[in-house]
Amino acid sequence: MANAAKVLNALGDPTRRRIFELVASRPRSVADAAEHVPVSRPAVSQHLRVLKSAGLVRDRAEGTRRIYELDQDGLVALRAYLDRFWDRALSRFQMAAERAARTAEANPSTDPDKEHS
Amino acid sequence: MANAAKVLNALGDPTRRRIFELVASRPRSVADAAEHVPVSRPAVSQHLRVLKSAGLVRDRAEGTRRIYELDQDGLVALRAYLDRFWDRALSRFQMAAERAARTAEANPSTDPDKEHS
DNA sequence: TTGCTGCGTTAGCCATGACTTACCGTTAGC
DNA sequence: GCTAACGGTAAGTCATGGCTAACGCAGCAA
Repeated sequence: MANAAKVLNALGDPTRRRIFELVASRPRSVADAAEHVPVSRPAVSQHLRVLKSAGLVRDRAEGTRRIYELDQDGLVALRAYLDRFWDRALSRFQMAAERAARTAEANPSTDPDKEHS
Repeated sequence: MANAAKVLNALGDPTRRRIFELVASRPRSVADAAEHVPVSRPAVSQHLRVLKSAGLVRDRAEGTRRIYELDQDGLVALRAYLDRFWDRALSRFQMAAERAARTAEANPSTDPDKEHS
């Protein structure tokens, strides 16, 4: 059961995000992932536990080692959360564009593409 | 300039996520947002600063108060990051679905359609 | 100008959580 | 059976950062 809050919390940590990207690139064991990250093996194990509970990775036993691989559930949950704001963002963008168009019409020297915070 | 790392870090905090959702629902002043969150007004101001630097909100001065509103840049960056894993996730999902189909064929009592987040 | 109001900033406290070391259970190979 | 390898768990330390209190500053009204 992946929810967006867990996913965002899980990917909020840089080390954990790096581990997720490693596992996403191809299935890996804990030791394998630990080799590519500047933290200890238990730390990687703990991060993978968080990623798993967020629905971002799955694990399967393979002999004495556990292989972690990408799980799509977390990504689906995050995308669903994102879509909640998508329409609003687009409509605001459209309104802003219309405002900018009117402004440009009234004052052609102002280039709306040049505006930045 | 919004990058995915900043966005994920910004939305990783529950309070900050709540504030972002408030601002996304409609433009608000700092005090307005603070009324709907169990933290002080300065805390909200700091959170909004982080959200702004992540490209999730914009602010504009309106007399003595600042109005914060949704900014789509952060959402775009996050979606781009998400899409990096999307194809991989889909292909894995497809492989998993095929595995599940074979499993269901061997053991019909397991209904894959019943899985929900 | 003087007073009031709303925001931002700073300093400092404190809790969350990330990390390491040490230990234990499990599995494969001898 | 014994041993080695791998991974998860527990306990403890420490740093990151979220929060509050106090202060400073700008804009509006009288």
